[in-house]
Amino acid sequence: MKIHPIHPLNINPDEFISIQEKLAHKVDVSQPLYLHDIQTVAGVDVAYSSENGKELGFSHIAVFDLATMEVIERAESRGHITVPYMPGYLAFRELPLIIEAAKKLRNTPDLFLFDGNGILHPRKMGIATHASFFLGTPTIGVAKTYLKVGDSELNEPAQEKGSKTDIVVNGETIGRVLRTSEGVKPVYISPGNQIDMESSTRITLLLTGSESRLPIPVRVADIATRVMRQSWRKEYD
DNA sequence: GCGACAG
DNA sequence: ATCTTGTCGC
Repeated sequence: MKIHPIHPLNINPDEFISIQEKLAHKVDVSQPLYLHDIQTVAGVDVAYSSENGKELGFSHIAVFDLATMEVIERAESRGHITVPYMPGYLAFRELPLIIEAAKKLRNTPDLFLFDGNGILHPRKMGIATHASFFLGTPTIGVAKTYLKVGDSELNEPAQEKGSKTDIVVNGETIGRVLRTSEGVKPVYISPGNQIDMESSTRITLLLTGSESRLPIPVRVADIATRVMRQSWRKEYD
């Protein structure tokens, strides 16, 4: 697929905040995304391995045909991770590998789901949001744990599948605590870009099966990423 | 200085 | 995220 190089992928930490602030005002989470406009959905994830003080990253993108929910394409990339993990700046750490993998895709997915946040972020620039500018497609962020934004208070949704509570900051709903399966820990979702909160919620639920609290595309990418690491260690030792 | 803290 | 065995529960 075609990538939009809006800025270099290797940036000095000094510029992290200014880049996020610059892109933040271009974010659009006001438009609905309808199912009949979606043919393919991609799940993205990254796994790590520490080797002699260095960190190696493995990224995987799994593309699904929404109608059949079969994987129609996969793309991967592996490389050294240079940026340390800093809450609020995950994109600068993982995007280099993710974009490298995305470039290899023959298909251009209609939607990407990320392991991490969308606009549920101090500057509304979580990894899902940031990635959409490079991908040029709608994105959704699905996080397994909560990143506190502002003075938002968290309310636990009911136990039934589909139950949800809004995460409101300054009168604006920037995310939702969503129970994707009965009785399991909820996930924290938020639109990344080019899609609204309602569509993000509906699509996340549609893509979540009973085998995991995470939407299938993200879960499949997560598993694939561990397989990559496993086979790498096997031929390296 | 003291907590908070996506992956 | 990653390091890790058994074990409580449906």
